[in-house]
Formats: sequence, C-alpha cells, structure tokens
Amino acid sequence: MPELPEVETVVRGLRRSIPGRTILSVRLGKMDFIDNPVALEMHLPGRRIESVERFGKFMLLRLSAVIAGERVASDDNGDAAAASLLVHLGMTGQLAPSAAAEPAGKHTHVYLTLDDGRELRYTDPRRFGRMAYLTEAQLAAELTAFGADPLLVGAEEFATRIRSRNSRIKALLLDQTVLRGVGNIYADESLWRAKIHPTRVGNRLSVKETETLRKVLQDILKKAIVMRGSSISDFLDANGEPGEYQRRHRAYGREGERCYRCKTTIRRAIVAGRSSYFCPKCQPEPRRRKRKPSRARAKKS
DNA sequence: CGTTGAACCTGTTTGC
DNA sequence: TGCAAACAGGTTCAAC
Repeated sequence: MPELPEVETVVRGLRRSIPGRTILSVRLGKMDFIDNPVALEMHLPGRRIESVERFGKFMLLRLSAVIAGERVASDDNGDAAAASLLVHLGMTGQLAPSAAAEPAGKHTHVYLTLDDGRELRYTDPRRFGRMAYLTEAQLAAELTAFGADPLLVGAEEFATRIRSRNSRIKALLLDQTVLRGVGNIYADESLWRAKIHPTRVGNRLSVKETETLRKVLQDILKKAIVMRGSSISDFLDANGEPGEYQRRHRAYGREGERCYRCKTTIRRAIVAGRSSYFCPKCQPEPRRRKRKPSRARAKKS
C-alpha cells in the first residue's frame, strides 16, 4: 500500500511529534523482517531521533550520536556515531506512535518506548516490510543502488533512463533502480494520463512521450501527497487517518468500469507480474515486436 | 539483458 | 453456509 505518496504522508506525520524524542527501550515480537534484531536492541536505547526522512519508499529515522560519557565509545564499530533506523512498509506496514497504555494489535511487532510516555509502533500483518539499524557507511551503501527521485528528475535524465532500456514501461516505472518510489498504483495512473500502454517498450517511446509521462507522473505524485495518499483497504498514516487520493484514481482498480476520457471499458492485464489497469482505446497496444533477427541459423519460421 | 514465476505471509473478497 | 481460489500498495531470486 505504501508508495511514495503514502510514505511521504507517514513521514510528514511523524515529523510533527517524533524528532527530539529519545528511545528508552525496544521490544520485539516477530522479527523475521528485521535485518539484525540484536542491533536494534543494542543500539537504539538512549538514542535521540533527530529527524525523519524519506528515500524512495524508505523511511529513515536519523539517530543522534551517543553522547560522550553516556556510553563510552571504546569500540571502533562506529556504534557511537550517528546512525539510522531504516523502515520499509512493504505492502501492509504501519509506523505510528501511540500511548504506551493503548493496547496493541495482533500484528504489532516492534515497540520503541519514547521518553514522553508514547511508543512508536510498527505493525505489519504480512511482514513484507523491512527494518534495519544502519551506520552511516551501511546506509550509504544501502542507498546507492536506487534510481532518480521521481519528483525531482529532469527531462533529460528521465528520457535517458527510460529510452535506454529494452523493457516494458510498466516494468521500468516499478524498477526502483530506475526511479525510486513509484509503485503499482501510480505507475498505472501516470500511464493512463500519458496515454501510454503498459507494454510499450522504453526505447521505443519518443522524447515527447517520455516528457509527457514525466510531467504527469510528477503532477500525480504531488497531488496524491496533498491528498495524503491512497487508501485502498488498509493504508493509515502516522495519525491513523486514511488517505483520499483513491477517489482520484482513473485506471487503478477500475477494471470493467468506463474510462473517464472515452467511456471505453477499462481492462486489466498482468504486466511485469503485476495487475495493470489501462484503457485499451486511449492507451493503444504496441505492435508486437518481431523476434530478434537471429541469423544464427534458426530453423525458420 | 530481459521476462516469468515463485516465494515470502496474512487477510479479505469472490466464486461455486 | 462452506470451502477453495484469487487477489492485495513490494521485493528478491532462480530459471530460461
């Protein structure tokens, strides 16, 4: 459920009351989605949360360096220096503070006790999310593999990233090493708006088409953030509130309904392994590509 | 390189 | 009603 707009919504919510708080203790339930559970228990207590940031679909809680004297940095592990708690919400993750006395749900697996009587809790039924305590060096290494920020990427870079690839545009939009933060909903919404069929191949899109796609993608992401994301069945922000952007969806989840532009019935097909919704009229299907002219003897056709 | 399908895990919806 | 199948905002990895 969480794509860039939803993660940004959670981050903005957390920024209102989390920075400045110190983590007093850590309690863990199931921990198969945590890189190194012991690292959390060992290094989080005593740390102050300096800020909350977003990187693609990741949330980063920036942690203070351990105050000298509080805990002596006698080791060279770097565990006394600034570090971060990286959180990915997967499909069903939620990160929100609540009063420590508030009963937690069945799928709440991480409890960070704060110094103001609250607990920052991570809840995730499917546990497709991820949590990890990372030093600065580990964090830097972790983030290098990701692509451009879809909100900031310029026309030239976007065109290059898309038009240099031989994959379907749907797959490219979902590929986090191409763009960081776009998921299934916003990929389909932007393709519908740009009138581009999800199976069109990147290197066969014109410069004009990629520029249209970049603009509508940015416009959609910005509007979705303003509307606090899309809540399909269970997305809730850091205040437990659902988003409103699902009311603006034009393609995603609309199989069998009529296209807002031409009234044609919206169709669903699996592209890049994901349900993809599109208007078969507004988004014309590309001509099937001939297979490679393998002159290496293939028996023939 | 690129594509597909399976796997990870739990819950909800849909179909017979 | 009951039960099984299909499906879900994501990522990763093996196999071709």
